[in-house]
Amino acid sequence: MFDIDLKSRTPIYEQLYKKIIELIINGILTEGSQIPSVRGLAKDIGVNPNTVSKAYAQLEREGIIYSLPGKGSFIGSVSGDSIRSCAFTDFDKAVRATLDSGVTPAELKERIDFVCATRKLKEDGSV
Amino acid sequence: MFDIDLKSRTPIYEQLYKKIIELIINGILTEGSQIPSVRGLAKDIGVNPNTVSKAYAQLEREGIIYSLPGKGSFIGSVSGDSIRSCAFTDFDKAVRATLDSGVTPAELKERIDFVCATRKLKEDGSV
DNA sequence: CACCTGTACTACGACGCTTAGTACAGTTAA
DNA sequence: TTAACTGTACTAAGCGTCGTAGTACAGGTG
Repeated sequence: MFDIDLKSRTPIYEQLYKKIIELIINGILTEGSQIPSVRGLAKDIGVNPNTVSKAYAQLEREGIIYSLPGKGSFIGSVSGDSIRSCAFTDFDKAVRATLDSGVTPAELKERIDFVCATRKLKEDGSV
Repeated sequence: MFDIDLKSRTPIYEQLYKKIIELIINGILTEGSQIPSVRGLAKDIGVNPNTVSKAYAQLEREGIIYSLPGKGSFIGSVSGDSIRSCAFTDFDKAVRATLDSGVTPAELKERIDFVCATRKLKEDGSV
């Protein structure tokens, strides 16, 4: 469920942060769902509890989860644009940067289809 | 011409790398154009020559520029998809990541319009 | 010859990510 | 109550990347 790439250049805590959001968007984690404990998840994926804690802290700061000392961490409000805007954060940045490079919005949309077409070749149907 | 943010979290050499590509796409730098010297540009933007050299080295590795020791560095072949694919590198990554989060391609295209609309409010008409 | 060009290399400091270890406070169930 | 869980906070250390500083070498130019 939490497939993290320990050797990636993107920080582990950031991967965890995005993974939780992904699981929420896909409806796997719903409002009120309890997520793994800091220590449990850390042991699971083989990282330090501090790293998991850092991801949870960021998620809580943005209202995506809430943590109760002694009880655990849970999914907060799923409605609204908070989740959505978090999912789009990196996308928005990339769009702005590419527009700065002189690429037109129409080209970006074409490119999305191109990326989709490229992806489908690699997928088996899982997820 | 080379407005670099020295305090950004994105490495300076990476900003320079993207800036050169941007200037090529916008037609400001054309095939055969000589670009600033390593030492000259470094002094210009107030960074170490090594940092500029690192950007140039990466650009040369990808065939975007060619460097002649003793003469200078020049824009290489502008045709083909090499420049284009470099400009789309980050965009493609972001698209894939966002698709992984469960967002649909249609939503991404909508989002592009949204980002464009948001940007226009901040622009004066230059570029 | 002097001065420019790119390239290569070492050494150092700054910063961020991660780990390790410890500690404290609240909850839960035996 | 006790034991085991929960989240949180803190310090210290290792490590890699980025950037700087300095030096050196080789080629081109006037």
